[in-house]
Amino acid sequence: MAYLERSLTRSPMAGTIASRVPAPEVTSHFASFGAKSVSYKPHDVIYYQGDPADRIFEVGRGTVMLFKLLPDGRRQVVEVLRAGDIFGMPAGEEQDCTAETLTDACVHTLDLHQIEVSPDIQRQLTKCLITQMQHLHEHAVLLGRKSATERVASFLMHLVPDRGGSNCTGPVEDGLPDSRQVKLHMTRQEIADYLGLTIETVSRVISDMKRRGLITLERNDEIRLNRVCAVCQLTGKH
Amino acid sequence: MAYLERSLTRSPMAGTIASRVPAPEVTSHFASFGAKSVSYKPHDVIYYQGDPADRIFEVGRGTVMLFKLLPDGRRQVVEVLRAGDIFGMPAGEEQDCTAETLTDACVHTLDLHQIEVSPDIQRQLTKCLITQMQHLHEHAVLLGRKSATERVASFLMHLVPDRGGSNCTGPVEDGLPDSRQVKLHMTRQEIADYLGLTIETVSRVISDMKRRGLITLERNDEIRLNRVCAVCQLTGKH
DNA sequence: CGGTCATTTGAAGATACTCAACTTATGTGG
DNA sequence: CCACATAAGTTGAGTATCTTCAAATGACCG
Repeated sequence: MAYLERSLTRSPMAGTIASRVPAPEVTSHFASFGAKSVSYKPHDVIYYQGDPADRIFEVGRGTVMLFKLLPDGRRQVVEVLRAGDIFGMPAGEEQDCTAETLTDACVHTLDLHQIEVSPDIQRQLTKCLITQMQHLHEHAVLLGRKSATERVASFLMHLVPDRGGSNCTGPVEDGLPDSRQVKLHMTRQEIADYLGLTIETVSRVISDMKRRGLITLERNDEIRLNRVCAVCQLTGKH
Repeated sequence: MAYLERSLTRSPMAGTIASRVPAPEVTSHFASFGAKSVSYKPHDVIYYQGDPADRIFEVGRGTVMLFKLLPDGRRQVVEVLRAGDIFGMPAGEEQDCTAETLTDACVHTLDLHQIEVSPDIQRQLTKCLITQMQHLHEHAVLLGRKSATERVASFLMHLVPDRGGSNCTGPVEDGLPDSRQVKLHMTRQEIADYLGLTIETVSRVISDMKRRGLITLERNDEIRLNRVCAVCQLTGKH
């Protein structure tokens, strides 16, 4: 795993300023509190692990990932965040993760002391944190106890919002088609680093699912789940 | 891994009532807000995954673990909590984990609406959540990217509070002894389920560290790290 | 002291990883 | 628009690490 280059490229915010463009208006928990907005292109770094942590961020539009690096270059993507998710809250003085966009994205930021004084924001913040915490719990099960196939199946099911969870609507009806297209927004390497696997293993599992007719690759990062329920059965949750 | 028995023993709170004893006074974030306190013996269940979630908990004394079960019995311990840590906050209506004590413990509980109305508690809560979130990030790296030896070494180092982190005091001085005893408070099975390994692998890694003179087993759940720094070198963080 | 449970150890096997080659997409400039 | 260059993804062969299954040893408690 040769991520050494990455962990050495550490000039904070380098390359991101150029790509900032005027922020479009988007809905947000923060919007009403006078948050500043910044837009990013795919694979821009929002901040680096170790950067001073003095404000909090909210995803307004797009997808953002948080990851940590070990000194030898091993990487673990710890969260994949979407609109409404909050990140960058510091426990100490420094960021514990690097935040990088996966897609075009718009991010709102609020000053730390603005949060301290507003019970409203506190409440929002608490709610978001608890939800994210439960995702981290779920992800710990995935990383600690699931097989490669179960991990990839779980990943795919996360991209089908109304299926697989406690609020699963189930297949429309027996016999009816139960197909769904999802956009990954991540390279195989990013998926591997998220699922605690290697790029080759992710590729092999996907190929295998393809061979079994469970999925169809429409593009490299667009997959059709031909039978959502069949994929769901592979997640280990059933 | 035969945890099936566990996932089937699901009568909420069963066996815990008998073990409740009058709560001793302990320091707490919650104490001043009129929290109720309950004492538990080791391996009492505080609540089960799926129980209604209508209040929040704080560890007053002792150690508590949160874990999730897969339907086939695989278990993942997602958090190990100590005095001051908060848990049981619901995102939905149900608990996402089972909470079980590892030691004698005292737990404070607050009603959900007491939290809503108090900005003070909100602030405390937010701070705790952020800290725990960072632990979960760290643990995701462990589960996703570390070898068995690195996992066990990391686990041991977590039990030496002033060493291994960013606030590491370093070895006292070269040549001086750098030894430290830690109490695990967990069985090999619990450690394995926390680290995403099997009980046999945990045992083998510990035996190997013993053979290399890095640690000494004083009791089954009390280990002496003969050279703290040497163990720290094995964590993967260096 | 005997019984139970936890832990350790061994041998064999499975899963995922590593390394290497190959194929397919994406993008650039003539 | 095509040829080429680069990056991303796939596939294969061999291997390492961790797991599984089984048996033995050791700790703890009445």
